[in-house]
Amino acid sequence: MHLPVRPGVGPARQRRKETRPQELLDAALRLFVEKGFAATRAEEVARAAGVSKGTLYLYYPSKEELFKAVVRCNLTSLIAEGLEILADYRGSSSDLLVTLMQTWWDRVGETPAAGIHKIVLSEVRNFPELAAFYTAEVIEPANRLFRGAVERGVTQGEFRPVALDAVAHALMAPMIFLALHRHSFGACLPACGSGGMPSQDPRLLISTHLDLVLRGLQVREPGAGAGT
Amino acid sequence: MHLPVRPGVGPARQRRKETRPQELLDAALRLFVEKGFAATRAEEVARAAGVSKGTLYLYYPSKEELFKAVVRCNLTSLIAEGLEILADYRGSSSDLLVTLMQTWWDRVGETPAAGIHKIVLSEVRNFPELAAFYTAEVIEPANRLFRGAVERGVTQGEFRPVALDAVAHALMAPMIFLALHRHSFGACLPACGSGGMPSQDPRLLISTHLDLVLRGLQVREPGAGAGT
Amino acid sequence: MHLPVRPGVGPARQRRKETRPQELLDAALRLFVEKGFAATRAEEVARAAGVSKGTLYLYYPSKEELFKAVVRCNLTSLIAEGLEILADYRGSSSDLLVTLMQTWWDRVGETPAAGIHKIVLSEVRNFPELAAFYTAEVIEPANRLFRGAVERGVTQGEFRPVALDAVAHALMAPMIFLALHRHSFGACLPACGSGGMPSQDPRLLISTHLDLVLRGLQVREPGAGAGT
Amino acid sequence: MHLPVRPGVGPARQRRKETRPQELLDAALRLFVEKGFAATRAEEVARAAGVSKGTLYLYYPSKEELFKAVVRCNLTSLIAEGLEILADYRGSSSDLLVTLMQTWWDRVGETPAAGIHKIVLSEVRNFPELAAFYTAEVIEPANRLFRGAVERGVTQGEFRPVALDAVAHALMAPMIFLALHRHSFGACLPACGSGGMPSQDPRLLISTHLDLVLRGLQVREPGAGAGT
DNA sequence: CATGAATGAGACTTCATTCAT
DNA sequence: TATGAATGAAGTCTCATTCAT
Repeated sequence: MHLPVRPGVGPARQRRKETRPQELLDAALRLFVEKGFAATRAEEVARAAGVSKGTLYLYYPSKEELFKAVVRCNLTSLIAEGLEILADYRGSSSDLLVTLMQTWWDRVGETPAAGIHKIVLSEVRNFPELAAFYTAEVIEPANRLFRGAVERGVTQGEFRPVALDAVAHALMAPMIFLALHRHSFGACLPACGSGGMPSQDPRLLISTHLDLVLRGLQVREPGAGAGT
Repeated sequence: MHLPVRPGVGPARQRRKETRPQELLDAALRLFVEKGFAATRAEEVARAAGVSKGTLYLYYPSKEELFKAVVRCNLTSLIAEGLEILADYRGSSSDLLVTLMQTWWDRVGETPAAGIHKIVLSEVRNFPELAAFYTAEVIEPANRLFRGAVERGVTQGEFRPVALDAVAHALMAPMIFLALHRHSFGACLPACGSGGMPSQDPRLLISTHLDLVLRGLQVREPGAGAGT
Repeated sequence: MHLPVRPGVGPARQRRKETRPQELLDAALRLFVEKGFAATRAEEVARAAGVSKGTLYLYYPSKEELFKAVVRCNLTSLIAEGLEILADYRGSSSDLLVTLMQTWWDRVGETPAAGIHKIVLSEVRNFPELAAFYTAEVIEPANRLFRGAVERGVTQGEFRPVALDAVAHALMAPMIFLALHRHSFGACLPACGSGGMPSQDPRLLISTHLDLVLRGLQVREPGAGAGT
Repeated sequence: MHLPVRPGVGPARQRRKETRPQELLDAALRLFVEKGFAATRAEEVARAAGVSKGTLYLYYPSKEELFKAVVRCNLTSLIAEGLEILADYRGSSSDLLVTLMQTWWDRVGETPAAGIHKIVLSEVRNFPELAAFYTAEVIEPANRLFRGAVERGVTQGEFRPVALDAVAHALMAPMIFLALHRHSFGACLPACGSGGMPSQDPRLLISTHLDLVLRGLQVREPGAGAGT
């Protein structure tokens, strides 16, 4: 629908069909986390990946598809990994939970991928199809994973019987919440690493959280109760 | 943000004039929470408040300023909630925490106020001046509140000695996280009220979470140990 | 989806909500005929009507809708007029055909509206819904009109019995064809007014055409035949 | 446009090289007729001809040049048609006209060649250099041909004295118009083969048209008059 | 004060054209 | 020669903001 007059010539032109998609995805993740989906311009992503606007559209047909690709690429593999850990684990369920949490933090919490949850949280209402996709691909599997680990502990008599979903939520929430804040407030007030608490060490936060919850899950000796 | 009501000025239309700013802020809050800052059009806000586009700009010089006013305005009520909750409590510290959590959920989590946390989280990086502001006025006080309650329990010998900040974080995170999700996924997938876990009751989630954490905080009888 | 930095101020701003649509339609008709639908930029139309790009979209939601409005505005009224002439006519059917043809030429052929057929002819295949729309709104009614006039002559014994559709086509085609060429070749080679024939008078063309066809339609006296 | 076939050069792939230009032109003609010049993408043409985008530009330096080559190339065949038809005819002038019309319809109207008339009509104003060219090479010769046939009839006393140009126009217009419509509406509304009139047989249209015009051209016996 | 027509910067997306391989 | 990845000018459309009424 347009009749260009004289297209540009352009300087260095490299061909890297193999690596381009990942480079674009990395740039997109970083910018989407930093500025949000809507406030990130397609051209910014392209420039950040070292290509021109047109090249971006060569690989992803729209900004929205690019976003979905970012989600898919960064989170799908992690789910499988976690489920493998769960299936193969031989130690105590307490140790399993520690391992799972630690792994999540190392592989997601400390990487830009942790910012994805912030973007999704911010944008789902404008992309209803994304809600179903992300729930099915990320939230539900993650939930199954943690629920499964807690259930294992209950079955083996290591943990009290508890509401599995609620415990899984209580386990994951502080960690995801921490990641959320590191990518919002944390990025503005450098001295403030956690959810508003200045200069906190995420490791301390996580280990304290785990210590707390694992104690709360322990089976008590008969006669030693602590009511709410 | 406070416009004293001059009594006896005129009829309905006149009275409207004095409530305009608040009506605009209410409409803006609702829409910003629902669609995000960028996806909300200035005209939509005006229409939702029952005025024309031009009128909006009579009260707020730009969409950005409107956004900041929304945050600032709802911030004061958020702070007020905190101060009210911080009543002089006399019971056990466990009961204090239960009360604080329950009150926060009823007064903030269930109300549109929780929505402003979502927008701030989504947009701070685009409005850095809000970060310090919001951290100092909302996040820190809330944190102090919960930290104080935990500290009270520790001091009185009711709780184990723990890392106060970390425990405060672990206490609040699942609840705020739940509130956050009710404004994102919760609005897309009706059957899914909690953080991705289908059909969960927030009350069950909160009580389970509290039960877990309070057990974890209890001082153990000698001889009953469960190491991490 | 965009965050403008500093919108322009703009010079003279006139408000003419009443006359704008027609001004835009006139400009659009002229440019579409001149350059074709695809090659005409929305902004060109706006500028030609003396308004900015945005104003065009205030009145017509898309370039395609603008085009359809052009068709509707310029041709719908003409159909009704023709049918009125047909219904009220009291003279001979030969005279009726002369009147209809003359009227069409004066009201369409000599005006920019004659160019519409050229645009539609060029663009229908890219706008399938336009085909149905234009056929139903313009082609079919026009056909009914001429077919009706011929049928009248046959019924009244003035014309021979003939294939009505085919005769209607033979009647209209040379005139529309002439209009087509005046807006294509005719606009490039000024000395060439008709379908490639230099310096022809459209009136002569039309009167010759009519003379020819009307003679061909006459009932012959018995015994005076002219075989093909 | 003529690439002599060097015999014994090589196998299939080699032979292809020599037919490339024609294959590209054929693909371009089809697509330009179908979608118009602007709406046809260079890559589409290349793919339709079985080559890559880059190869197209090896043969034609721009889309505009490709377009002009399409017109020029198909023009020569169009001219050839005319010359062939202009055979030395010996029968009556009525029969000559019937033969000319029938032949044109079979050799041009029914073939893709008619499509180039549609594109030229649609695009001349954007490519003015084609106007003189096409008029001189196609329109004028065709006009001369028909004018000559009519003149022959008049000279031989078979036809009334008439305005030759106008009659030639009236003769050709309905047929070309019909061909034009088959490439626009005809391709959208399958049931509608003619100029908007549903389900018409082109042969009936043409024979009715000829019958009408030939009767109109006949010399009348004295005493049998029918004024306009 | 209020309105809403008007503006134009700028967002997303397309595609003619180039050129390293 | 042939390819197709890469480019960037330009097109359509949106919407924050202005200002005459």
